[in-house]
Amino acid sequence: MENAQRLDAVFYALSDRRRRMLLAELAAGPKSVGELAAAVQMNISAASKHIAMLEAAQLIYKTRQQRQLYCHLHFDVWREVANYIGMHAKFWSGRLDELAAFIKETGAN
Amino acid sequence: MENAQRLDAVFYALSDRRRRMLLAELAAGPKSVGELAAAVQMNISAASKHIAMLEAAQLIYKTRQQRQLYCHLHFDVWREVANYIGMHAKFWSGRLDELAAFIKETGAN
DNA sequence: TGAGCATTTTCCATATTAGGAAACCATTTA
DNA sequence: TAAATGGTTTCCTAATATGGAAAATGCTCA
Repeated sequence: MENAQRLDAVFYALSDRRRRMLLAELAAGPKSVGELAAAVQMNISAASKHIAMLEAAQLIYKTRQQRQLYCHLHFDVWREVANYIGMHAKFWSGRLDELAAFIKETGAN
Repeated sequence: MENAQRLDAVFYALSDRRRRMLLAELAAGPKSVGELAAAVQMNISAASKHIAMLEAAQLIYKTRQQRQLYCHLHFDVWREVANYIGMHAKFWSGRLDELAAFIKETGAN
């Protein structure tokens, strides 16, 4: 996939609150599709589709454990997003150190 | 607007390549709606709608100069996005400093 | 091999989005 | 005030996204 299209997919995937909730669940550790569906109170079919979208955007990946498919955050893609955000932060006059510090600090808690 | 909805709007706005191109144009400085439309080769009606979407997401704001409406990046919203990204970077095991450095470095070029 | 669980895919109905053209509105200038 | 410029909104059409139910698939175990 071309870079611009990847970014389209990533941002589009992030534009839905429930998909962000799925990611938040995964931030605590891998979960199966069924567990995720239950966690965000979606029927399994809908959840599966949202999860497929996150997977297509390469925000997550799946591994099989017996009958269940476990979803994991695919951290590398955040770099791409951070890159985009960073490029704009470049023009964020005089706030660059502040931004880096902010992210560091947010990550530290 | 509720925070989650703002984030929906921001990410949705960022999910279109041409809208990102509009933002990139604005990164170089304010431009009128007409100038932006020309820069990204869109008809003015379509451009106006995309620009309205960026404005609704508070990624940009407009000021009037005579007959023209100038669009400006609204930098503050990047903080919100950075916050979201940062929250996830938190789980980006062992790569936190790397991320901060990366953003700093990207911004520095 | 058959039964059953976990998930995906298909199908269908509904809803939302995007683009172009034309009408419309606001501001400036003759 | 009329005309022109810069943008926005409306209207219509085509395309796409979403949800639920049911059928289909993949894997595991008896």
